[in-house]
Amino acid sequence: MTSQDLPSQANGMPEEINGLRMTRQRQEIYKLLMGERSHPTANEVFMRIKESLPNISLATVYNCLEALVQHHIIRQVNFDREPSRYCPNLDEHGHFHDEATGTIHDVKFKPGINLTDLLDLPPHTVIKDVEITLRGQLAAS
Amino acid sequence: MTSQDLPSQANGMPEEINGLRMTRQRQEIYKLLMGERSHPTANEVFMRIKESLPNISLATVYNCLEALVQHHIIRQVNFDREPSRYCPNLDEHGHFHDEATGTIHDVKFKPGINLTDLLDLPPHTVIKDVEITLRGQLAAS
DNA sequence: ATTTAAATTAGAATAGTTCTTGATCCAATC
DNA sequence: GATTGGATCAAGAACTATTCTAATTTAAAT
Repeated sequence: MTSQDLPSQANGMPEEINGLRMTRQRQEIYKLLMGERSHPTANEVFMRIKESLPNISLATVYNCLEALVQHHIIRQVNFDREPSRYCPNLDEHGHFHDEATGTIHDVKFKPGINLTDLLDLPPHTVIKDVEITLRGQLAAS
Repeated sequence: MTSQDLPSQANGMPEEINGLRMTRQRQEIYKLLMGERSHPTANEVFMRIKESLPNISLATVYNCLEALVQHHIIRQVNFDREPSRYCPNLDEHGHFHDEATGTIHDVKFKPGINLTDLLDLPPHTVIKDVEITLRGQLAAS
């Protein structure tokens, strides 16, 4: 028996997540995002994923990321007009972009805070998605 | 005396706002934004501004919008990867995108709410800008 | 094994925005 | 009033992130 003959999911990864078939490419991209939580762009994912999948194409990276986003397995994060970034943290949270270093930090709400309670929304509003982004600097202490 | 001879600022518009010289193009774009608060895109501004400035170019619309944003006269609003929109409301507020109609509504905080107090920010963080966007629908009452 | 649908690839196409270059305008000086 | 210099503007080319297209490959189901 060669590695070719192994059942495709002998690695412990489930066949599907949220109804999305976890192909090799989707698995590897998801694993990469879970591993290093640096909020990479599609292109950064593309460059890093080549180590495990040398023949992958950028289009596939985009396809996989979109599929993962649409099945609520990861989140897409946008800062102004910069390239989209991808985040495996599904808890409700915002993103702080440190302009000094370019790094992005997840920002949680303090316990018990529900954003939509604090907003003066029009009546009968059904909110499907919220995005909170902050820009600034981590000052020297 | 023809209209050509009028001092350029005979219309009551100040010469400068926040250190930005208010040229004819910048004035007209700013007035347009103040007039109809529909959060237009650069291209929408371009199409509408032609009524008052038939020879303006799209590049100038972009230049003017960028200048106004950088001098904190208007705000740039981004929804995911859609074209940027522009908003003359400088008060701290978020934006609700009604997916049913495509319209965008300003959303204020309830009185006394300060967002950054509610977030678990890293220490020594200086926030320069916050963006809150909500996607959803205005349900039929 | 064959069939069928889904996924992948490579490259072309697209869209919003930015850049480049030359012309124009405006304010300050001569 | 003419001149100069820097800012602004116009037109179109260029750029970049992303999406689309068409052909190939893969995997699942028969």
